[in-house]
Amino acid sequence: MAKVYERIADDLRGPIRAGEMRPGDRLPSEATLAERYGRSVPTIRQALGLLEAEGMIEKKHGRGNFVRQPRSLVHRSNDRHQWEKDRARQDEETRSETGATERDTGLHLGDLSFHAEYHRVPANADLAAAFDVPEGTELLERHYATQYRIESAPFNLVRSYLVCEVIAGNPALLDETKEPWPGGTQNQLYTVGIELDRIVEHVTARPPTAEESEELDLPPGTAVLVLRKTSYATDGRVVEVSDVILPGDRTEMLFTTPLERW
Amino acid sequence: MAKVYERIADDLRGPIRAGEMRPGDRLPSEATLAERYGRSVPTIRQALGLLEAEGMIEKKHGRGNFVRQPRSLVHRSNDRHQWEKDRARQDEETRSETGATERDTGLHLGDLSFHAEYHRVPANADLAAAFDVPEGTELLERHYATQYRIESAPFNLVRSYLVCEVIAGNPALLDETKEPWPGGTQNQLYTVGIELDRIVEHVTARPPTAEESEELDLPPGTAVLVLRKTSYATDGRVVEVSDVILPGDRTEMLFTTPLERW
DNA sequence: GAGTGGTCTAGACCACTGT
DNA sequence: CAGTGGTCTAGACCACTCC
Repeated sequence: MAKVYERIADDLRGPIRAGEMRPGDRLPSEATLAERYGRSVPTIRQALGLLEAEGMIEKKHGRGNFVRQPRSLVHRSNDRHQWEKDRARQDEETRSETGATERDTGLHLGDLSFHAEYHRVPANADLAAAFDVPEGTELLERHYATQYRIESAPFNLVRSYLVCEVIAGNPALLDETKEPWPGGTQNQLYTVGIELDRIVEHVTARPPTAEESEELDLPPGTAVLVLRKTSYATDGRVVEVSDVILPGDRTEMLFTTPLERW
Repeated sequence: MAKVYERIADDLRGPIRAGEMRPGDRLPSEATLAERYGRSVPTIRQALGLLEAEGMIEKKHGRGNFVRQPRSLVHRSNDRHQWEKDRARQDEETRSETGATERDTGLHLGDLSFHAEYHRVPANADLAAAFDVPEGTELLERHYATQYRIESAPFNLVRSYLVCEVIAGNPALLDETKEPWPGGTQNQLYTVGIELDRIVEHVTARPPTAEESEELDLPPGTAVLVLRKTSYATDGRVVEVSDVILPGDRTEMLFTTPLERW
């Protein structure tokens, strides 16, 4: 025999799945449901908790429980890398027009707000392995958050790492007041004579930590995509490592793999 | 003032984050914690529920609450596509040796168990758009689940679609008893004269539905990666669409983007 | 059988939303 | 102010695990 709260959750899922309840519709109040099912309010709340964890409903304090609205999506495609490389050697005016993020989102620089913080940090074991340098090597950590100006929360959190010694040839790269840098990281690397050969992206998913949930303002029942981007120079060195946290409910990633012809 | 259960959750997170409690360690019993914090058991359970949703602890009925063990990872890399293409025209003996999944996991066919079901279904709006065919066009739906023989749950769920008319030239392709087909889908397509030009993979993350959670035996506090793979033939047609559900806590996807040289 | 977590109840009181 | 969900309590009883 199924547990009571699971049976109730199934019962509530039905009309939503079937489209009889549409996004934005309010469910009956918890007290009403308790009476209808002849159960206590906490039991009803347990059932609703399941639906919330599945991202199916949204609880609004003092207002009611609502069928969840799908959120506006942000796309991220891997052809952004070649596109950014093509622009890396162009003049500043061209580079300023628009960056890779603006290209992905279809918006202009003015619609986005951008916050960056630079720190010099010693490489921990993980990053030392990623760069293949000794632990403790001095790295430049750049922490970005990007958001739509009209929205209250950013749609990504980025920690990007560069080896200080590698970029020492251009002191401007160490200066956070120069952000956002037109042309992005590939142009920054170009100024110190580095050309990228390939980019490897490593993707997993997990529930957000309490901090991520707060910073990205994630509703309960949302997963995050965790992306580590590793950039390889033409001489085989790893020259940049970025860790990106993306909200799973509003991010679509697109990876195209071209195949050689027979 | 922070809510009581959040304060308790923070307090419990500390020693785990700091590594003072190691994976597998048991937390004090709920009754003990209730007494220690001077709170009721349900309040303690609410705090523990947060940690469980974050994937930080695992609750074991009748035994206790334990710091979660990281699970064994399954890798999936996009160079599998070129590798599979290279093998698609080789003889059956070579193709039989190992498939793309075995290559990803580093295991042999004998370690894996595989279940496939074939159905003919009419294209719904979503699939019709993906294939660029009229709604209702007859498709072959193939439903796979792959798992380690020694484990109780599969590590992926796949629904793959082909247009029946396109593969009609080789009736064996419609026969589910022929699975697993040595050489995979790219070889199957080769038998009806189709060569792939590129593969586009579309990735999002979300919490599992109740069904997925059951089929993949996901612990609470696990997200799923949702991957749609679209295969384009050299003539530009979409010839296969696959929807793959992967457990976020044990899947690492790797995408390499080669860049053109300056 | 002792100890653990899981389910469920009944109700008090607080906090937020809208009129 | 009425109605809603959010937090917390105190305790009964069940189900599972291990000795």
